[in-house]
Amino acid sequence: MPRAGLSRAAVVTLALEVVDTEGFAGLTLAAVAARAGVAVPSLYKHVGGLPDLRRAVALRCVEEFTAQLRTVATTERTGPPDERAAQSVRALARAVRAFALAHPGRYAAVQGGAWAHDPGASEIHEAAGRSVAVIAKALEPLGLAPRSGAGATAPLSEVDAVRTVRALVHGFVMLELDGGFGLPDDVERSFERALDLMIAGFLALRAEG
Amino acid sequence: MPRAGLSRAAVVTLALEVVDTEGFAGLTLAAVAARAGVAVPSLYKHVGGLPDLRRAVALRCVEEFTAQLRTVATTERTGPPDERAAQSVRALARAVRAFALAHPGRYAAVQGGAWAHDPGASEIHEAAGRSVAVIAKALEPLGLAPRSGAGATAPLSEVDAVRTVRALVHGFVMLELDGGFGLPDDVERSFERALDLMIAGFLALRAEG
DNA sequence: AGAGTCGGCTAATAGCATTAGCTTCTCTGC
DNA sequence: GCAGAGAAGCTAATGCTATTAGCCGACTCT
Repeated sequence: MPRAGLSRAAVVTLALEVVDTEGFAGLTLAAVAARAGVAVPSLYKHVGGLPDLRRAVALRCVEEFTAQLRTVATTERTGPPDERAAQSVRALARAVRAFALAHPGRYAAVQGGAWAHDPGASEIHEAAGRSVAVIAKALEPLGLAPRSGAGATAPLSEVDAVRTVRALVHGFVMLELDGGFGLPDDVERSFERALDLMIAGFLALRAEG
Repeated sequence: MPRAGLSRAAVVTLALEVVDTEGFAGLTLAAVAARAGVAVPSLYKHVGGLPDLRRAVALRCVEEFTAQLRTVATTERTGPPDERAAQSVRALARAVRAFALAHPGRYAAVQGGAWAHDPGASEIHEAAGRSVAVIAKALEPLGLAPRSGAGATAPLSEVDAVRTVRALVHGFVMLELDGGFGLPDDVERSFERALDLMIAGFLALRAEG
């Protein structure tokens, strides 16, 4: 009975391969065990079960995702603050979309659906918070109020802006991945126009605030 | 052996109840059978199996969703065209979010993930197309070009605008439902600011195009 | 009333996760 | 160099899911 030489890290790595081919929802212990050349129950020596494995995979994906964003965000920008913010947010948005299109399964793992309401996922929450912080940092040159006061007519705050960026990019990517864009019109170009629109909106709303 | 008096429509209705409590991913024949007071295999007399049931549920949800949008969209607007478009798109966006928050499972069913790449779902595709058409109609007063020519710098087209609206609203709602907004800041208000921003962006991009 | 269809049932199969308990490999300490 | 311990594999068994096959009672129509 030769040993397969598994470990928690190795199992998670194999699980990532499954996620890449079958999607995050298609992650199954049976598929991982098959790749490892091992019987399914053997995996329980390394992970606590399917929920635990899903959490571990999500954590790795969030960290990888954040690392990608950070790489893009640390590029030095020149020019006036508004221009720097526009360049940064555009670069970040492109990085998010590129990640999602390259690794749809991992992108799905990054999204909270699976773990947001999971009490044992505080580590993932913290890691996800770091990725949001990267976006917030990119928007800093716009000089928005960090957060806004009460009232329905309060001006755009940084929290609002970060949420808008995340929503637009995430929504676009999800619709694209889910085949939600029926028309053959160039999706690439639509994405750039959406970013144009968002950036113009930032400047317009800040001006009138 | 008394009869339960089921039918395809009745089964789908029970399935919708399951979707409302367990989510679209939690839809299971076992749960539907339990609600119907019937053994699981009996359901096969009325639906073709779980994939078929999922399609039927999705179709109903898409139609219900579209009906909601239409109700909102047919309200008569007054004022200049830009103002009418702004009011319409804002009302539609609010309707989408309200639907999603009221029936998260049904909203998930509306999204293409489950059926977009399913060959037997052409009926759903057509129904979904009708909901997109409602949004396109609302944006009409803006007077955008129906679609745009080639080239990375082409101006904003109606196709781009519809995609932007869908992406922003869908992304916002998904993040909200998935618990993606960690901060306690008022989500309601952020949504309104995002709509402000989008509408301002439409006007800005059309002006310069 | 009788025939046929329809709508329920039980039984059986197969894929999944999980637990229990056994065996064997490997490494460490003497 | 060997003994023991613990780690890492295994098989077997349970329970949940969907699905198919085949049975049988009940409604309907003539």
